[in-house]
Amino acid sequence: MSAAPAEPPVAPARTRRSRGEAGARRPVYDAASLLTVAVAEFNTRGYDATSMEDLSRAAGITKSSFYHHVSGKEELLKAALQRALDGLFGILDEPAAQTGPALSRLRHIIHRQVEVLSSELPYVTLLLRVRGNTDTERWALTRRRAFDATIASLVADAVADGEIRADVDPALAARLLSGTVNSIIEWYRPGRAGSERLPDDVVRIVSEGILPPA
Amino acid sequence: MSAAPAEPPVAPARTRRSRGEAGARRPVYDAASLLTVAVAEFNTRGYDATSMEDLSRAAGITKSSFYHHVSGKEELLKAALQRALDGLFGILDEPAAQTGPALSRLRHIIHRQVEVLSSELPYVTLLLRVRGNTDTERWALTRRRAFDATIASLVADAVADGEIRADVDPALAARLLSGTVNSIIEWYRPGRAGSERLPDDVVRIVSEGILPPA
DNA sequence: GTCTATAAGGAGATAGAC
DNA sequence: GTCTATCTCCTTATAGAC
Repeated sequence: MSAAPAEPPVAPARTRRSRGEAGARRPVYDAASLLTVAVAEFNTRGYDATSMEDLSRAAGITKSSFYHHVSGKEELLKAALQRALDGLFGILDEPAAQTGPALSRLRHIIHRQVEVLSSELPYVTLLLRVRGNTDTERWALTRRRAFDATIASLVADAVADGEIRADVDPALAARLLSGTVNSIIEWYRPGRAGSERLPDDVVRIVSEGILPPA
Repeated sequence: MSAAPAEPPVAPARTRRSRGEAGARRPVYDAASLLTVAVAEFNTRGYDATSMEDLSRAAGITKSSFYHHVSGKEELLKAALQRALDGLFGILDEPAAQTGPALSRLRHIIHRQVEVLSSELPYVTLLLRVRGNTDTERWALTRRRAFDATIASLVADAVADGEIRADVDPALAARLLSGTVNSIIEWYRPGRAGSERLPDDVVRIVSEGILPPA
């Protein structure tokens, strides 16, 4: 299933003791770091196509050692999805998302959503690819739909208040809006030039489209 | 791996002979129909999470019988991705995609792309979820990137010709444009009210954004 | 063209030595 | 905390009877 090139079945020589060396990566042998490694693997191959063997190899330990730190594959998925959802729902709790005209609240949320997508990229990427095969995945899908419904509700309010166009179905506008923002995970890579401007650029493009200024 | 509810291990009683009955579904025991069934399953559970057992059960025959018609899982994937790519690249061959100002060509392509996404929904959905774990998947990803590059090139031309906004990176505009259009597969279901207007609505929204008319 | 039976290997997960 | 060895189940795929 894995597409990774064949590697010797022997575990790498890297150990905890390498911590003190100059430029040495800190070991990945704690739950938090193993999650980072696992999510990266999940996003490369897909959750279902990634085996515990893949994960342990990426962490530099055997599968058994990996299980010493983690109770199972789904636990890792749950932790990752939780983090993504916390980031997204945190936006809705911000004052600027709860006060003022619907349009300005919407603009704030989109701006922040792009920031969270960028800062929590691996976790949100995993969230947006979940299919619903397990209880954990279905829970995440339900929460995600609740987030989208909040956006859709705000779009409907903005249309009702005459703040944005009423010549297309508000539900359609909301779906395209969320789809546009979420599509960022397909190509965004941290540290690339122009990243600071991304939230502003996205808000401007979804607001005004690609045509203006004419 | 599968999330489908447990079913008796016995094959359903439906056979080819049900063809003549009133309202009977036509049998799915030929390569083309099995592809339809398989792609639907792939999209429900994800390609990697779908077993040949899942596919054969959905077709109403045993796994062995299924293998009599199909050489393997990846062959099904390849046929489905081929169909999706044929639909998309077919758009680029149309006269309206090759003549006239860049902006009008772009509008035509987006319009047609929405139509193809709708008409070939299961196949394009599968294409847009491919991860690159096998040669077939990597081939599809390469072809898909070529399609996106054509769009990006047209956006750049339109900016150079002063037809669309130059205050954001053309590459960013092209990515958001493709992302918006592709996101349709996440929610579009054929036969829903307002489907006929979708291509026009999408072209309008990506062109003008959600704000106007102010 | 469909079936039962089975091969051959990979998956998630655990036991127990060091 | 890490390892080797192993369990059990599921996976893709085939053999061969009917």
